[in-house]
Formats: sequence, structure tokens, C-alpha cells
Amino acid sequence: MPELPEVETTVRGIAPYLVNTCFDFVRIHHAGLRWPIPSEFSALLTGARCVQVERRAKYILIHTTERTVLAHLGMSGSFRLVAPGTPLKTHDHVQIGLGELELRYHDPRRFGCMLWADSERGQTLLSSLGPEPLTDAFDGLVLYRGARSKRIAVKNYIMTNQVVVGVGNIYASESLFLAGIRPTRAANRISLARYQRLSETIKQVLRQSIESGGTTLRDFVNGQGEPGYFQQTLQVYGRQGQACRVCETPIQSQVIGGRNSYYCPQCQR
DNA sequence: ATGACAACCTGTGGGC
DNA sequence: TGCCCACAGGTTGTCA
Repeated sequence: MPELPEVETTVRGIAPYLVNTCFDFVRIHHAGLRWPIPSEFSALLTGARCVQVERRAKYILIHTTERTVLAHLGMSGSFRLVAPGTPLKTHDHVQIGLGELELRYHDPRRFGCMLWADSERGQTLLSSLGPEPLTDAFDGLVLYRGARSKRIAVKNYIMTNQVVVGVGNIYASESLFLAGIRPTRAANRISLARYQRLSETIKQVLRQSIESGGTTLRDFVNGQGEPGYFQQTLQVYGRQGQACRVCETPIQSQVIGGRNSYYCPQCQR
């Protein structure tokens, strides 16, 4: 489900309702996620006041007066704000009381996680992350320099979190299309100039998607349960066999690194 | 160090 | 309708 724009949309959606609000109760219904939710989670967060909510890569950091929570949405996770008394749904793992509202963490596939940010696991996860794509710390030179010894396909390269965070399967295909680079091209066979272009299209695609409220595939919803609208703007993702929006050549799909990838064989070299 | 790939799960959609 | 299979937005860990 979520790539960086969806996580950002979620953070923006829930932050105004969390910050400066106390957690009246914290209930764990299913601790089983990628790693178990810590057993003392409920006890330590109950009564805490939320201080700040922020995103780092695809992680959501919920800072409170007691501890900081590190959450990830995996492939199918979501946070929803609902009215108290709303019936629980299957796969609602966590319920947090916010007075007039309730925050619920829902994750059918359980690839997500909720951990203490300062735990050993949490620190390991955060410390291995590359630069944020929407900051000046990320540019074409970062991509070019990091690629010198990498023979992997450029699509896999830009999806590597140590290189740059937040470029998932959809936006990898989209940004490579806009940069005119074939996703199978070896990472170390791309010029600095082309990487500069690619870093720009990555920023462009992520920014535009955030502005549109994220991409809706199947069931993505933001904190208010609303879908995103970026899907209407997708150039290649999921469009195999359909005409390229630029040159009308049929879009091709190919599995690269185990993930389906989409490109225009005419526009991308 | 690099890279390929299995693994973790459930839900959904397509084909028959 | 119903069944079975393929596949899905992510990331880690293992092995060659």
C-alpha cells in the first residue's frame, strides 16, 4: 500500500488530531506484526501526551511525553481516525483513545510494525537510512557516486533505502519514465547528467503525489479514510499494453528484482 | 562487497 | 457461485 507520499499524507492527516492530545487509553488487540508490539506498549503510553508526529523515510515517528513510537505501514497498513464506539474491524491491531476521537492502526498483512524508536531494533532500522528525497541532501551526485560499483538495475538501485529513502515500486517506474531511463539499465552505466535528471523527476513525482493526497491502489485511505487521487496521473505503472502517453508505443512490463516494472521501450533507453 | 531471492502475511481479482 | 492460483504499495535476512 503505502509509498512515501501515502505515509506523508497519513502523517499530515493525523498530526493535527494527535499533537497536544493525551492518550486516554491504548489497547493492543493483535501484537503480531513484523515484530511484536512491545508488551509494555499500552502501560507506558497511557496518559502520555503527544508532542509531535513526523515522517522519516516510510516510518512514522510519534513523539510523546513518555516515549517515541516508531511505526511502519508495511504493504497494507493504515492509521485511521474514527469516532469512539466505531466497531473494530478485523486486523485493527491498536486502538488509541484521543478524547473526542480514536486512532486505529490497521494492518491485514502484518508487514508493518510498531516499536519504541529508542529500542535496539528501532535504532538499527533508523540508522541504516539514506537521505530524504525531498531535501537538498539528495541530488544527482548522490546517485552517481553511490552507483560506481553497482551493476544492479537502476530501478533496484533507486529503491535501495541506503541510497535514498521513500522510492517504492510505483514511483520508481514513474520517475524513470519521466527521466527517459530504462529500468533495467545497470546503475553504473548512467551518466551524472542523467542521474541529475533522475533525481529531479524523483522529487517531482513524489511532490506531485503528496499534493494529490497519495496514490490509491485498492484500499489506500488517509487519516480521514479518504482515497488519494494520484493514480489518475500515473504514466506507466500498471499500464502494460496501453499506449504511452507521449509516443503511443505500448507500455511494457517486466519483472525486475522480483517486482513488476513498467516502461516505454521507445521513450526509455 | 555485491546481488539474487526467499520469507513474512492476508486479501483480491481473474480464469475456469 | 465457487475454487485455485497469481499477485499486491515493503523490507530484512540468508546464501552464493
